[in-house]
Amino acid sequence: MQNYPAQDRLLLAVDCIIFGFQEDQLNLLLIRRDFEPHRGEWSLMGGFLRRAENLDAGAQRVVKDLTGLQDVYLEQFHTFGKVGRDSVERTISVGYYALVNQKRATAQLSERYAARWTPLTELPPLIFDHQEMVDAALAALRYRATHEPVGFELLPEKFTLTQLQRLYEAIFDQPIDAGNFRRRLRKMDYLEQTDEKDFSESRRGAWYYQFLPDQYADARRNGIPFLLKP
Amino acid sequence: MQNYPAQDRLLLAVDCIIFGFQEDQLNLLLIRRDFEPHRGEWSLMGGFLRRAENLDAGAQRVVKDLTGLQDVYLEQFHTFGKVGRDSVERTISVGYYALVNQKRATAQLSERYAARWTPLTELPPLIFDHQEMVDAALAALRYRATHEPVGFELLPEKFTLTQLQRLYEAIFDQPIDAGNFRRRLRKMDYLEQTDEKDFSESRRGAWYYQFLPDQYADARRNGIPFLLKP
DNA sequence: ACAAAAGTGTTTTTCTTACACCCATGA
DNA sequence: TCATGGGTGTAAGAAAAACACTTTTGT
Repeated sequence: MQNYPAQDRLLLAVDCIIFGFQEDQLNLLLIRRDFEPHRGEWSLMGGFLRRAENLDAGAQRVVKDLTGLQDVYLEQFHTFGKVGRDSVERTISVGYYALVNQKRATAQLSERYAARWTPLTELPPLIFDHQEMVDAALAALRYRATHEPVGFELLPEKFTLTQLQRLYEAIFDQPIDAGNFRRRLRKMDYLEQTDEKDFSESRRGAWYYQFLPDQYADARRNGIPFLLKP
Repeated sequence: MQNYPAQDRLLLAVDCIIFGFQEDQLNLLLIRRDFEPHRGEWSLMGGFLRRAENLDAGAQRVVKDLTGLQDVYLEQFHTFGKVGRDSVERTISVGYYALVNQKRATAQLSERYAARWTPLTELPPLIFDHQEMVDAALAALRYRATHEPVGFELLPEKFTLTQLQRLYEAIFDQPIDAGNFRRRLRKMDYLEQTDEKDFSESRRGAWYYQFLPDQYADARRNGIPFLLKP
């Protein structure tokens, strides 16, 4: 360990991979850069960390600036620091992924950034190492989604089990057996069936469910683990 | 996204949680600070990132300065950036954990830092948020150790299956059934029995095994996953 | 009545777990 | 011969996977 150096201070950015879900697809919120270099190209939303700001707070600020949403689900997943990754100046980026309700985010979307939701499967070329960041974020999300019930962050308050299944199929990019999926969910008593049905997808209608965070906290304490393993 | 700010440059440190294994115990390599503040207190080994240095390279340098070892197993696990975490100046720390051969590391240990191996179960109070970093590193190691064969990094080239079992018991802090453990290992054809035995622990002797990285790379490509789930 | 989504049940197979048991050998 | 660590085998049960089947209802 050495003493505190006089120079060697660096730029520290917080970049956010913002996930949404709509029409059975996982989407990313990208922005078009309106400044040089790479003006007009696609990029992740980010910002520089302020002197008196915690990392998590910086990430929340970045998401809020773009979507207007506060206190969204955020997870730090990796820090990127290769020497040449930013062509302008040495920058270290702390990567966060956010899970947001796409509908609500779209409603309040800031017009300053020319942002657009893009299906994960049809991403345009991204600047710097942002594609690498997206890949790492997706891997982290997949891990997290098998161990913690985070998927609900991407859905409305009330959702059908089929919607939930489609979401997990999108996250893992593979089909899931409906019977087995539902049997697993049936055991989770922090998933509560409401008394409403969704008739938009079928004549018969599908029950709306909701996630009960408090119940989940209990289940977690009692060692009953969430596990959805496709 | 904003333009590159003139100020707001920050100190960026790389801190390493260095794990070793000896006498059936997981140990951490700690150093005694020889400068203010907190002179004489225990801390993790760290250093400031240099302008022209990749993050991973910085972590390797930190480990090498202390242990003399090059190219050790290193994994970035989390970045710590709370505003008040360093009492001297705002510092962001990228946390890495290292898995080293404790014997070899001890042999070349630098005398500049007054370093000491300490059992994970008997850690002294650490400066700043270093205890929090240790906790997070251990959690990350546990995850990694169930999904990837990283444990071998903590053992000599050749090891017995009982040694390996003791290591995993130490990592997860719980007993493991020998029969079941060995049956799992038997399936991994990247674990090769040598023609030597260890007679130090028993009269009968235990076969030495070695890990074959190339074979593992193959197995990995073919989708045969490592999985040791205590 | 039939199409189509919603939802349930059942069978097969695979993996865990717990534990009993044999082996080799120096003292 | 017996204590000890090394190592194998197996039966019971739990969980995952595959898939057939029923329900509901607008058209």
